[in-house]
Amino acid sequence: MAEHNHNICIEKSTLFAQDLALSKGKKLTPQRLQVLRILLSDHKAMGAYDILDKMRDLHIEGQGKPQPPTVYRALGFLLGLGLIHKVESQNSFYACMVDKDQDEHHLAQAFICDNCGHVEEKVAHQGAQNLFEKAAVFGFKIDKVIVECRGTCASCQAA
Amino acid sequence: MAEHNHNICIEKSTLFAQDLALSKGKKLTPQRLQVLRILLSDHKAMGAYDILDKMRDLHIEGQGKPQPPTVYRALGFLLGLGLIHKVESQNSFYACMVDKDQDEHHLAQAFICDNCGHVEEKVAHQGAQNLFEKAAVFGFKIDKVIVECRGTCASCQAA
DNA sequence: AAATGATATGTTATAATATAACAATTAGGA
DNA sequence: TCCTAATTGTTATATTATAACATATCATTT
Repeated sequence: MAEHNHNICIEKSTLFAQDLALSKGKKLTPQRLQVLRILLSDHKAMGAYDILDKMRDLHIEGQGKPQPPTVYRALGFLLGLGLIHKVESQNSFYACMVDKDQDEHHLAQAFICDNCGHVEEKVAHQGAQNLFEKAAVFGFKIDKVIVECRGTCASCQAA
Repeated sequence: MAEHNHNICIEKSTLFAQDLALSKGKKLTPQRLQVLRILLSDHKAMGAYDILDKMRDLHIEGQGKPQPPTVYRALGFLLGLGLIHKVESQNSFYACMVDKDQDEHHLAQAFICDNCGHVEEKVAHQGAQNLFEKAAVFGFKIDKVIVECRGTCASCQAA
């Protein structure tokens, strides 16, 4: 990820999220945006309660601290728009990082580093094709595909 | 699944499990076997607490009923031997159903019916190859791959 | 502006999934 | 037999997620 300007990445994703929400008649409210930006702040997968802790750190005095339903609602909203994904094998979440202008309904493949939590997201092309063909053989109708690779990223191997 | 004799399937899997455990110097104790057979009784994914309920139904009077660690220990043991797999996207477990004489360290692809819970397990061939090649491009070392297809099985579509 | 309805948020409680910690027991080898 | 390692029993608790209901916000119509 040498040529990755993360500030640009965050701003671009935020703008995209605003547009996408608007185009579906939904609102990217401050709380939802806050959760998105927490996830965007780093390309790492985070648990719901870690996100909740960050929201509590950032919260404004004089009002009650956010509770679990708050974060799960925001996560649900963002998942619904495809702005974030869940790592099913570790109950964590990360901001989607494929170029959504290109692949709106992509089949995500997540490569999760078990050492540092970094997630690299790629898009399935013929890998997905194989699965759909295989399913068709026994009449299975696929609604959703989950592909997760757990392992060690290049920089953690080097370290 | 027309030509599937399930009694033979269960006996064959049980014998295989005994041999596999022995060959690794482990013991397939009665409790572990019980959990395996509960999962083998049907090609469906079951939650840990559903399995626990079945163990409790079957338990012998005069001794305390099994507790969560009991079932999680047995599941851990069976997962370690590859005799069962976990459906990460729904926290459930199913008995491995590939021919293990052929593919001991297979990469499983699970097709889970969201209507009836039936799991069809297939083995990845070139699909997996693609993932490993893709990972190699950015220096990612894969330890474990999770592929889960959620959808509707043929018989639930017909019904 | 007031009334309405839909969406979003706050709050409390609890459900569902999983493991830590330690005690007791059992199974085999020295 | 004695010793050790593996297994099981038991209690408590951690972690992940949602139900249920009250309240608030916002846009639209009257």
